Amino acid sequence: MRLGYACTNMTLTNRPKKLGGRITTSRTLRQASWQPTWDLHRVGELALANATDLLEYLKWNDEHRITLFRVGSEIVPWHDHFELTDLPQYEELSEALMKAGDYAREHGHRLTTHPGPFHVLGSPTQDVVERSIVSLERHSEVFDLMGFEPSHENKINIHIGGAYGNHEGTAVRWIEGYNRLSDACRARLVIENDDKNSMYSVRMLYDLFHRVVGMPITFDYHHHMFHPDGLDEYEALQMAADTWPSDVRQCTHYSECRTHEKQRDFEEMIQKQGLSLNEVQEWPELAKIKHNIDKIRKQAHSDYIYDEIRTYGMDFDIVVEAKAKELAVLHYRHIYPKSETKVYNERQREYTKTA
DNA sequence: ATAGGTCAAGCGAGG
DNA sequence: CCTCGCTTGACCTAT
Repeated sequence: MRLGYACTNMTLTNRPKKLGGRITTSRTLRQASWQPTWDLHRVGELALANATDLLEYLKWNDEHRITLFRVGSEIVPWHDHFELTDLPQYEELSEALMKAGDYAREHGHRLTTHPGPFHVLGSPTQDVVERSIVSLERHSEVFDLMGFEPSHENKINIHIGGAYGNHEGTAVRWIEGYNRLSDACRARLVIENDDKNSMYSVRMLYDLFHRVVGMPITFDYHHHMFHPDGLDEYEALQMAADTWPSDVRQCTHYSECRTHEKQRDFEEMIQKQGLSLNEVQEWPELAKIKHNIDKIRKQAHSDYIYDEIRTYGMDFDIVVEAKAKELAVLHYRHIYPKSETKVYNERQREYTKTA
């Protein structure tokens, strides 16, 4: 298996000033401080700084043997409100993105992206669909500027995101929107199972989308628990595996419940104080902490991951979605030193050879 | 310098 | 009707 993480590197983002300061690909601005003047120069500055730091991220990743990374959507902030070529720094931005892309190719890194839950191609609100299309095209253009050929290798991963009580009808509408995307964007688009019983399971994605237009499916372990739809984990993983083209590694998402993590931490904490769980009610402060933990949604991600990822002997890519980001990957390697297999090491050598 | 509140986009669950 | 949670910290204002 190959492990990656999403969007933010805690180590670099929080780097103290005396060690060189913050490195981040997520600089942005608040609407109120920008929109009244529509200062594209300011936006371009931020985008250029983000793109420049992306290369620093990739170097850090490479030093830590992490070759799978999700690029955050905000690398070009507000990108759906203008054309990339409108930015005064367009040339410099292109160069910085291409440098990052070149580095990724030379070192065998896979870069992906995951536009947010506001990209809803099946929405009944026409304006939502229009804005979704523009934004998806921007994501695709950024990968173009990095020099990537359109492929699911560099996937643009979205959810269907709303079923409106009618899975089939919404799927038809969604596909109409999908068909309006550019060839390049469609060649990158991948769909992921939702984290709600009322939305789309892996099986539904397969039947209503993959069968019809053939895009691959990202299997998300955590989301699958909320809508198994009659498939156990292995069956769903397999069904998703079938949707990936033979020359592109399957990509999956892995996360664990924040609730469980915090409950374990809490129990450990009170045990250290010599208390038992049923005594907690007698201490108002402890009871309040416990109450807040119980309120955490089951969909929320933990800081770290603790279980060994169940790959069933298969070899594929896994984006770890954990709040501690790259630290969660390093921690996972620490507790399961043999989890990343020989298969992956062989692939690493292939990458090195072709580079 | 830092703490705390706030922030673009859609949807559905839960209180 | 409000808050949370999701791809996310970063921005902004007040101290």
